[in-house]
Amino acid sequence: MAATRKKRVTIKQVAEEAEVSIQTVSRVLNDMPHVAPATRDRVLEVIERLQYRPSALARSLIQQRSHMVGVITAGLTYIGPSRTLDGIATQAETMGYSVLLNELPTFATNDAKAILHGSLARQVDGVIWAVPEVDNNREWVLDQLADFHVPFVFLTMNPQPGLPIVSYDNHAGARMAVEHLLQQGFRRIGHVAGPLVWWEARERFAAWSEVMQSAGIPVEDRMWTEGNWSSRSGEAAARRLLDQYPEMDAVFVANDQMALSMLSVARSQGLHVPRDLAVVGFDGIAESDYFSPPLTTVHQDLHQLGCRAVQQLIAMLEAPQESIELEPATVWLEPELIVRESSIRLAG
Amino acid sequence: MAATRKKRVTIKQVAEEAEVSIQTVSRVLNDMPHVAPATRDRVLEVIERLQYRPSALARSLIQQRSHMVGVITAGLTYIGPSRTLDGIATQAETMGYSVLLNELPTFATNDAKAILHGSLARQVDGVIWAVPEVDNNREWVLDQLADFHVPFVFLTMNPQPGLPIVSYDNHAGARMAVEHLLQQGFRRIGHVAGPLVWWEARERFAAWSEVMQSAGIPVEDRMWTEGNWSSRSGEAAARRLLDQYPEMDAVFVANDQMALSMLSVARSQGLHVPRDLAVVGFDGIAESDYFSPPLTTVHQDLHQLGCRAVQQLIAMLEAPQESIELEPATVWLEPELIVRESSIRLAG
DNA sequence: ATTCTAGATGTGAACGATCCCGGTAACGAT
DNA sequence: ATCGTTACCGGGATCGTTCACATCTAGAAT
Repeated sequence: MAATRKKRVTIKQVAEEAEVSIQTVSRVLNDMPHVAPATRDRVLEVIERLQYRPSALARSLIQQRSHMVGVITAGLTYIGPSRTLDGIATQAETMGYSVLLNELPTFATNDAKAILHGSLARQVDGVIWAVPEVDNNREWVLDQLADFHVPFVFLTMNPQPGLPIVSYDNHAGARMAVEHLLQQGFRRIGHVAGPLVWWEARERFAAWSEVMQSAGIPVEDRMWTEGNWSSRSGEAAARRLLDQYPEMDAVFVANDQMALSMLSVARSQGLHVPRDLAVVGFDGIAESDYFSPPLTTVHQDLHQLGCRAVQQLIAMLEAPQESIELEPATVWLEPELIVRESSIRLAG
Repeated sequence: MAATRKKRVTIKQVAEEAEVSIQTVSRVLNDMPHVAPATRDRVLEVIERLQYRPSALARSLIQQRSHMVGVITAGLTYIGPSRTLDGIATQAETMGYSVLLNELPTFATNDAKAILHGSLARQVDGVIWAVPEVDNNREWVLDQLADFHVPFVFLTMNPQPGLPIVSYDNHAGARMAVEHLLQQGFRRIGHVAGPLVWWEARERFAAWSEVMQSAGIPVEDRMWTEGNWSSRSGEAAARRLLDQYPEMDAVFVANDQMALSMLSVARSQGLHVPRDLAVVGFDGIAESDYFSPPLTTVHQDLHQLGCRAVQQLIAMLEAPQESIELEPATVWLEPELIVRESSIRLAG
């Protein structure tokens, strides 16, 4: 049987049934003092009997506080954004907030005005901007930030004084990866970058380049190429790179999906990983431990990232009005290098 | 600079500024007739100047219609649920609805009463129950369904007359997989099942078993084992199965993550895929084309699943009151077999 | 000149709750 | 007997919007 649309039970009905005023019912609901125990019990009994649930909508309207956070995300088909969202949803739940979800059609959408205003119209108490920084998709938000009268937290972007940002240190992560390869004795280290319109891709690329140069190894264009994060693009990138840089003995790939393709292409060309070619990925997806061979990768706990974003936002929400201007904290998380078989230099 | 918390511009301020009544502003907002062109222009000008945005909250309260759908999901760290959510969010967006997201702490949560009521308190117009059927996690919802006064749509569960369900036909998908292996000439086909408390795992298992039997091959216990969907569990399952059923020449694995481990374990034991062991997975994750060898799999478009769920729900919402009882449609999607190298019988 | 009509606009109630304030009863202190 | 205090309870305004209905004006019809 399809759900029937009965009318909602209101506080008024409860009041009438319990023969008290609306105000008294409200006091019972909110555990306020000045209600006689007998009255309280009677009201509670009626609430239970009528299966009354207060309307969060009406409450939000009068209190000017919705206990909802707006989350703007993009690309939930990818594992990264959804792991982040998982963290956000979980943490919001435990802190007593609901999540109003909005997904941008593409990562690089540079005018999400309508979507954002839709969220704000619903009176969200704050917004988490969980869209990775791509192209100039962040500029217009920052431009208009002053017009929005709720706190914002940004995820995964370049630190910027005065903005509350929660992000992994991609540069440090990539540095760890490349230094690990150097330490293993590899010198001819190539790089498969992510799309360089992404901030994260640029950070990883820059770190590779800088570490190489400071190790005294000049970087040439043929030593790297660009993919778009997907395994498909990774395949093409792998072929290209192996072709243009044949003496390469190790490669730092900007994410695990493309690293998977690197493994597969290397094998198909008769190269043994890690003997002939060491491979390091980035992200630490769950499957990477089961690639052949198991993939060394730079792990970032995106669930944690989401949690921290929510904590940060709610801290801002619940801070007293004056202290809100006090330097918004930037949370900078450190990724972790997970060394597996794919990058171990074999003896001899 | 952190966002300042200015007061919201209300319709009243617009009315005063434009020297008309609140009602007239409302008429302009909703494109209703009986407003003189000159007045309309004046009001629009003020709206623009004051950057006024109507409060969806107040609107929802009076109209008893929030244009929000509640989505209950679980396990967003997994790619399946998040692909589904991606479809839901996208489709809801294009149909003019917002998504209120709630994630259950675990798949098998069998009392999400608080979470569900939290969603209902916010006056969602309908609910999409996007939690896979595990254990008896659905019973209590169905029990209390009559008490909820909004339409529901269920995802991924056993068809049940009278309930609006949108689901892939897991049984048919698994049948295609096993029949494909038989067709290739394999007869000693093993199975790595998902956790059998999951409906989807049971369907896939049942189909394997039935197809085998109707091909005249008796099914023994040693011919299958159970994993928990993860690559990690898949590794153990693969070892177990290869051990207890050594003459196995093909295996149908209940998802791609575990199939990945099967490939990796087979290789480590010196087995060549597909010559010594053919492997078929399930789900069609993007990476499966880049496993070594590329994995034959049963693809289900979970994005599409989410889209259909939203369409179904909104159709129910916007249907005239009488026709709502008219047999809720069950949408039954067919998965697709994608044949790749891992299951091709080699000549000789 | 009067009535009718239709378009343009305004008024008050409603949605479901909370908040501010004021009123009553009971009690001890003076 | 009067006063002041405190616990208990209710009335009315309010949040921002829409809805049903009333009012007013101008021009056409009688």
